[in-house]
Amino acid sequence: MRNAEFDREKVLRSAMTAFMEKGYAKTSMQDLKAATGLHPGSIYCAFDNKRGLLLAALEQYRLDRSVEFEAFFADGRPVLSQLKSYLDDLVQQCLSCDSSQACLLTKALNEVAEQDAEVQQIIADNLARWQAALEQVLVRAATQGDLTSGRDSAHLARYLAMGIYGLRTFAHTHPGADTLQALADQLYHDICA
Amino acid sequence: MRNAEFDREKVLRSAMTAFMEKGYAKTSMQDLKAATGLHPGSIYCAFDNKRGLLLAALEQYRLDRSVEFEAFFADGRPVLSQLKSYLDDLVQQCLSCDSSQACLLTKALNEVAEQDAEVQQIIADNLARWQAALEQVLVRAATQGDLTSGRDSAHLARYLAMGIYGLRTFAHTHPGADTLQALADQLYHDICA
DNA sequence: CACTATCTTGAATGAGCATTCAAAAACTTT
DNA sequence: AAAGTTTTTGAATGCTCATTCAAGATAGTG
Repeated sequence: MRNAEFDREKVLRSAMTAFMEKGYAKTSMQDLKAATGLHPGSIYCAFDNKRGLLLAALEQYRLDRSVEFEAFFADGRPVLSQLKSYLDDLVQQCLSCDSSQACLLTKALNEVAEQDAEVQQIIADNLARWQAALEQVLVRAATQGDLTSGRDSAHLARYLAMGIYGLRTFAHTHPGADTLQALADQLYHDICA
Repeated sequence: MRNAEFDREKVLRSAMTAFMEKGYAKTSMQDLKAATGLHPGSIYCAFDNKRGLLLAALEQYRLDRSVEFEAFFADGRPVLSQLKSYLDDLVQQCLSCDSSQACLLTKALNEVAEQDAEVQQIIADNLARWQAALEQVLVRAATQGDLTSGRDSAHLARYLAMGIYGLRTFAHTHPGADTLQALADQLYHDICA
């Protein structure tokens, strides 16, 4: 009897970072060993293989982002202020130029999903959950009277998600802070007006 | 004295397709040999190495897309009708579920740009050219009186580009045709209104 | 028709990869 | 503290990869 020594969450967050920085295909087991501190054998024991580690990392990413999301929308402020803060924070993330600040879901969606139906399904499900959470936020805004009512919240949530995808991609071309902020502001405006 | 036998454009389009289907890292020289019909030695002779082939493919992609773009906006119709057609065609491309219909620029931007500053610069330049072309279209619409004047065309062009990036990413989660069309329609509306 | 310069061919090369495994280490229970 | 069980370790394995190169093929030239 002996328990595993490593901290699963820490290992998965390190793996997440490694995958985001180099992409899945280019991240070698050596890279993962360096990032996580786990020797190959341990990784295989705990996660089956490299793909298993990706799946586990995707799940951890979903959990982490879910917690982060709740933190943004759980305080008592008006919903639209919360949404504004959420978008402003996104802009700051994009500006950090830190490749580990990218979105693992969209990154993996671009790189591996087309080749791996199961990964694609998992990512699509995770993004759908996120969109559903955005929709709840917009529904709450509508009931609070902050949103022009009568508009389809599900559609608006999808449009918001689309805008955020686009903003992240746009940020990869290294625009100025004001440019990026202006795009986020207009997105906010188009959702609310 | 002997001329090269292969058709450079055909070879580059085949390489483009291969890179878009499997991603750059996962496309092996064997894949490229199968896709282009060129033996490894010929590829190295003509393009130096795999990365050189990617650079050449990116340039060919830019040319092809530029021609396509001009075709959409060169007929005599009102500019906004042309823009609508452009977006509708984009939706159809996204719906085809054909991974070779993706955008090589954004795909490569996601996968290799973070690792390769030169590739990143080339892609950023190409995307900037495209945005400039979109801006010209919007300027033309404004002078024709079809657009609410007084808005910053450069900003609108960036917003349009952002929306298109987002639409392409969104499409990877395989939404229904109506969902995607509704998003494109709203993007069009938010640009024009 | 032969010469020559260039292209094409595809097997060889060495590096790097994901994965395995048997030995060593370490924690828990007795 | 000793036994037993599981984890950790890191070298070994076999494979695939990008790249090279020398031999053979081919087209233009005189």
